[in-house]
Amino acid sequence: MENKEIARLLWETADLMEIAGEDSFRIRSYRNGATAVEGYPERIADILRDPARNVTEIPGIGKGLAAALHEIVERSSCEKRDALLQKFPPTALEFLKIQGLGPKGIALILEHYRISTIDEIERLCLEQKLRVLPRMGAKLEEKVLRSISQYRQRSGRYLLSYAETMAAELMETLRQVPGVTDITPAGSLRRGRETVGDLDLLVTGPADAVIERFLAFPRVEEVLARGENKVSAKVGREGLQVDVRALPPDTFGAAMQYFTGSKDHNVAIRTRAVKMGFKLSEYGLFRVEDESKVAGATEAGVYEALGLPWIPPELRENCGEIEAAAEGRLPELVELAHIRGDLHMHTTETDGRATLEEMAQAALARGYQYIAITDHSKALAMANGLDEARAVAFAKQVREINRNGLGIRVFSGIECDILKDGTPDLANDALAELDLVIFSVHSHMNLEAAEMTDRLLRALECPHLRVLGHPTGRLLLQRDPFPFDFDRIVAEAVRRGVWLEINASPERLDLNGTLARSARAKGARFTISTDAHHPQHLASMRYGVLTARRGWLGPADIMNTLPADRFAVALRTRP
DNA sequence: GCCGTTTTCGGCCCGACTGTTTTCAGTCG
Repeated sequence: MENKEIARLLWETADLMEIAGEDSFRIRSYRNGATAVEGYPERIADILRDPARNVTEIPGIGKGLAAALHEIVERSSCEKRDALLQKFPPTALEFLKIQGLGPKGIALILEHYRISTIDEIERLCLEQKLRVLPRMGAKLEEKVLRSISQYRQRSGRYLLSYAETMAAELMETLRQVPGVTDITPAGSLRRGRETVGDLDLLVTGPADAVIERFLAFPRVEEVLARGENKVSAKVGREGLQVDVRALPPDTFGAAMQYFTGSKDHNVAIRTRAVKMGFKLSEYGLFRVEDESKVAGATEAGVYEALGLPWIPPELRENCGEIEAAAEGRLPELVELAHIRGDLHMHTTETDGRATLEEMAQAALARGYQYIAITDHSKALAMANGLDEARAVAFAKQVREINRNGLGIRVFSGIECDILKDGTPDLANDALAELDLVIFSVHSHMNLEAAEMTDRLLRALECPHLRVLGHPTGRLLLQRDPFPFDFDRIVAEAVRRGVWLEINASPERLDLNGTLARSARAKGARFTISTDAHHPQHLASMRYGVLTARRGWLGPADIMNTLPADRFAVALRTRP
């Protein structure tokens, strides 16, 4: 069992304990344990098996959790979790995802009504049966109804990072089948969309063996369809639908083109093919007059035969990419290799999991020339945010580190909260001491658009502000972006030389591609940063790069593609 | 349940908001 899965079971147990109203500190220990397990560099299962080792050597794991870990690895559950699942339906965990209902509310509802589905909670709201319970009223019923409808809208989609990890696992398995030569994900995953509905895997090789191997994959939960060349199944606990297609090599390119989409892009490409006297399908590009095959083995070949250069998948949304390709003005897109530094990360000084030195080492290992350490400010009390004195003292530590020559340049910074009225959480003289100041909204996200716009405009007035962090505040599949006048904020940011962040955290990807493209058209510049709270999170950079590519951004648009010395100059330069 | 110790108990993060109350519990971040 992998650490991630173990951590998930601990999280679940903690959630159930919360519904059961258990001691909050005990619950926190479970959560701390889960985080420790998730981020641990070795496999917990291996440590447990090794008589010379003891899992209590992991900070956050004591005797109690060590016993739970043994049970979890042996039988995928532990006593505590079993007991709680006797008390509550497993769907209770699902209820926690409805905003407005917390553990206490759920416990109360379960105490009074025998229900087990979200549909039933919806019915209780519609029948006005929540308001009879203590501390519940009409407003809450309304809120829960709204949350349920939002919840339904997003269910059935998965984070890009989740789908990508699953794809990697499956590809690894399928690659072992003798005779398999090519294998690639298609669909929205290949286009780098922020969320993915289902996963398409294309394989060249012996169909029977490929399908057999796929179905033998331990995480296949339910087979939906099985044909000669194609198989469809729900995979993993979350039920992600995976379609695996086995293809002959001479159609691989056409199939990649077809299954990568998007649908709109394909319709436009096919229309172009028809006008040129061709017919394009997943089997190849054919001349209409004699049905002879013109292309199909490679994707580039298909595009070329249509008079186009190969179009990067991230652009295939029929948003001008075909015209641009035809006119030879496809943009040069930013690549992961262009990124020279990461400008947003946290450390143990606030809510990060690793020290300044450890983050710097991890960044160095990724080949970066520089990073900025940007811990939270004091308004984020739950994260132990920095006040002015601590922020300045921490900046001093950063300067020390640079003197010691880690081999990577570390800029001192802050992720300073934008308060409700638009003033920064920290005073100007403290901000002036720091190399890089990010401003972010973390609270009061339900303001009206006009008020939010004023708030952001006010924040932009601060002369020390350099980067607007995760500008729309969205959390994918969880929270919509807060409303504001985007164009106005971009115009003001451009005027003041404030860069816009593309937050690469897979839960955020904020700005998204569409907004980034529109901001670029207005002259905006960007940073791509991971908002890492753990060294492993630095790897999320690729999701940020994908998002930037979907926004048609090139290396010149991204400030952290600059070499360290030029970046340092840019930091000090204002328009 | 973990941790650290002035070491076997006591502390562990907390402020703001909301809707429900009529003084505050629950939720969120």
